[in-house]
Amino acid sequence: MQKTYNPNEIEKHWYSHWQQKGFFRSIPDERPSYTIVIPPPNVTGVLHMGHMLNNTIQDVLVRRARMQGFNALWVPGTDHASIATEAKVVRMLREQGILKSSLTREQFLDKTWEWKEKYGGIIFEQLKKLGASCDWERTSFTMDPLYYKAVIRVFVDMYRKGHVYRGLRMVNWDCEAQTTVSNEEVIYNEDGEKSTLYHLRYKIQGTNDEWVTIATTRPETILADTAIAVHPDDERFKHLEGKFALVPFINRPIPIIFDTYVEREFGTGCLKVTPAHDINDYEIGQRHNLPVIDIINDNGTLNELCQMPQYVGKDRFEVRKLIVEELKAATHLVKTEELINKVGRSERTGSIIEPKLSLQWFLAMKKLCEPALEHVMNDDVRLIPEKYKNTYRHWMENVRDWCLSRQLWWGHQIPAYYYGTGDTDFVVAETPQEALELAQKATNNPTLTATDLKQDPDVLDTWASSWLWPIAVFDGFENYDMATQTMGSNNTELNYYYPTAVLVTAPEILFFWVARMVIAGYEYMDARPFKDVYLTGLVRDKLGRKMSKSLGNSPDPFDLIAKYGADGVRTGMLFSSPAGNDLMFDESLCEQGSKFSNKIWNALRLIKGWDITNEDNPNNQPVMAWFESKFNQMLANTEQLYSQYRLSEALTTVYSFIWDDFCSTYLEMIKPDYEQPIDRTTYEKTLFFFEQIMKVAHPFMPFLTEEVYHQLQNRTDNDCIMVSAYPKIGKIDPNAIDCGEALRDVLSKLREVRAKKNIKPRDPLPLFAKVANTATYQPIKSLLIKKGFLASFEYATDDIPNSAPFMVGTDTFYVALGDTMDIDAERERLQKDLAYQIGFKDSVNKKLSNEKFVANANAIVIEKERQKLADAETKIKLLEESLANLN
RNA sequence: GGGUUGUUAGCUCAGUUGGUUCAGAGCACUACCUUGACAGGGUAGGGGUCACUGGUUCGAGCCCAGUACAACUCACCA
Repeated sequence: MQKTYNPNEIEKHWYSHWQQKGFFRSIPDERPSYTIVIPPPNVTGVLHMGHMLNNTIQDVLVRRARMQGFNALWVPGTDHASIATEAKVVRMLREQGILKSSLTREQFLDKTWEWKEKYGGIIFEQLKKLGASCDWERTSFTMDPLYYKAVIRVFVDMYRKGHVYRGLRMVNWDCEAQTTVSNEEVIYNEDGEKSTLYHLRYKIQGTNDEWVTIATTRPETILADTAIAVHPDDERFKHLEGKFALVPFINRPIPIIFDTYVEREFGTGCLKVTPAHDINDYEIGQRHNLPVIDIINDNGTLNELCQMPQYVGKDRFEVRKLIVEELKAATHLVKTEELINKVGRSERTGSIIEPKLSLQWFLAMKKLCEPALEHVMNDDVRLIPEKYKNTYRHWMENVRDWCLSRQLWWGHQIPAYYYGTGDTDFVVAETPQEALELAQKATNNPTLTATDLKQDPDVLDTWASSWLWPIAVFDGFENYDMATQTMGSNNTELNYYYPTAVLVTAPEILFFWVARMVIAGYEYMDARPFKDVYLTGLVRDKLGRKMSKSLGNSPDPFDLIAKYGADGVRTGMLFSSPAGNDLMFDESLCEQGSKFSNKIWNALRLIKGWDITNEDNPNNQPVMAWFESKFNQMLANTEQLYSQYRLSEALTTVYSFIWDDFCSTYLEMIKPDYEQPIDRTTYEKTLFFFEQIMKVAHPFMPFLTEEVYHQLQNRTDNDCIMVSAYPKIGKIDPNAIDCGEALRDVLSKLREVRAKKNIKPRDPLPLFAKVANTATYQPIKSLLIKKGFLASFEYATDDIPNSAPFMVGTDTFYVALGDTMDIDAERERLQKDLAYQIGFKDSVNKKLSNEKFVANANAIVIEKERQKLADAETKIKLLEESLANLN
């Protein structure tokens, strides 16, 4: 065997072995199911550190469940990410000299599918490297034919139920890309941008020289003004009530209105209201029934509604310059001031976002949210960590309607078919055929043909497909009947796997995705989509910065795997991953993980090097009994931690159990002398123990543990650790534990004495024990002699002069030193200890003599304090005796 | 600006419903140790006013209030 563990070959071998044996495959059977659906990474992506963490956690959970006897299924898949993918393909085409606008929709989609086939699978290969035990035969994609149908069906269903409507909304318009962009795609420069605030005066209608002065950064939009707003409590403008102002140049009278939105301190305290071109103004307009005048075209130029022909067709920023000059000349410009404000820019093109009113498809959220809020609040769906319940509630209670339209081609084309130009001249249907029938009925025109219908060119928001994920990956909508609103009962897969066990995802998509899946779950299945939602933290770098491509501070996960092995990286990620908190990733954690692999590997080497004898060695009995109880204790601890999703702590528990208890203590104790054989009983028990701890470690380190499992014994191909039974918690014998701990403690104290007294580790020493119960020490006596390198071990009833004493619990031990004893140093040590014990006793005494403490504290606490007092008194007595003996 | 959550050793974090002298773990650090599974190892150590200020309590790292700083999130001043 190699002296160090080399993961790369071993990992490749076992992954393909597992796959070949079909161990990842799940089909419904009589066992209980344990299902996880992967949060679909977007198809454009390569795995980043966030995915690594997320998928490691899922794999740990699913592997453990599989070993525990669940029919475990982890469904992999990707979403089509309409915005990101389309942007990527557009860029690729541009580099080839092809403009999107020169292609038909079909041609563009062909190119995109081509791209998807080529690059969309990369992420799966990466997941395999990580060890992910996904059922690859179930790989799902949000644009698969059945999935596509499901998304369309749900849209139609929601429309027929009255939840989907078409409405005017202010959207973020990218004039360059000629598309709306979502709020998330609007970026603001952190420090703001330099702007000019123009103070402009408008004449009050019907007066000669009375003016009102507003302040604006967008003077070109005055031509779309429909009101001027002031704060209702602002005394300065009380007199303007009921009056009208005249828009410069075009002299449109606009009312002075009163609205608390206006900040009195800002600018002049007067706000021009332009409902068509500002989201807040739009809302004010709604409140005051103002007309909407839209003077800006989709490409950012002004249209004839501005009523100034010289500006029509010119870009809004050019018009800004021109109109400022004209305003100045016409004495409307009172003054200008510099202003730093936040300007929204498109993430994609960098151009300034134009707020724009547009007809969009919306999903009314209020009603749909009710069950989704309730079932999270009452923990039917449990959020972990719980703190997200607050955030969740806040969002659900203030939810806005969901804009479903995206002005893109890549995605699910909205199944609305227009037969006329009127706002209501459309039908919504699952297929063009059905749409035609409906349109014929609606128009009362049976001669209407398919070519008379024009399908809405927009696609649905990507979340409008991924919110169906836990249902749609099982083809859940195939049998959905819209008329009766029932899912159909003959989908065995859906019935078996839904609801899923847990969703593991990042908190930033709690609303975009998680909340919406909960909504869809209750709407269609009348059941939660998952029992638990484990929200992982963000992966940050050492400096606490979020890892991102643009910062370049994210290591390549596959360089890491090549360097430390997948097991090393998995444990490295989890070492520093407190439940739900951010993770400060440091490569050295992976190094720690790979060292751990190596430690286990070398324990294996040790055991494999032993010869076996049939001669019995009863000395090892207490060590094995101790280990067995400790193992069960550890197992109970990890179970507890798993149930709270404290995976980092579960791993740490396993880590220190293997390193400290198994390697440093157990193996050291039972290890035969150099080139000596080991007795068969101990050997076989040790193999069993090793196997057990490998099983517990398997979810964290699947590859190494599989290799060790096969190295420990000859096994058939099908006998793999990943499908073996997870250990069950057995008996914990406190006496066995005490005995083993006593052994460990005495040996440790002996080493300490040797270190302090400068005695070589293997110089034989005589040890005397003055103990309460010799039965504790009798079984471990020979091991103490052997491992403690003792010349002798004897019980004593009195202090031993010229010795170095130490205590284990309330038992005293004396290392006889003879002449080498340093009496002064010893006295000093004892006195120090005595002072500590007296201090301790005093503090306990103080507590116990405090009437209020005795009156208020509960009985168990008081009893504990009494015990402490008694222990301290015993120790003090012993220390005093020892001191007396020194003199 | 609103809401939420943090602040414990040089670093990353525990501290389970206030009760051991409670101030912990891992990493890093210091000293010593190498024919023996592993120097990617072993043994023994040093290291913290629990952000700050008050309060509640017999008792506070833990509960309450305020302050400072940080992060997340929602809305963003024309």
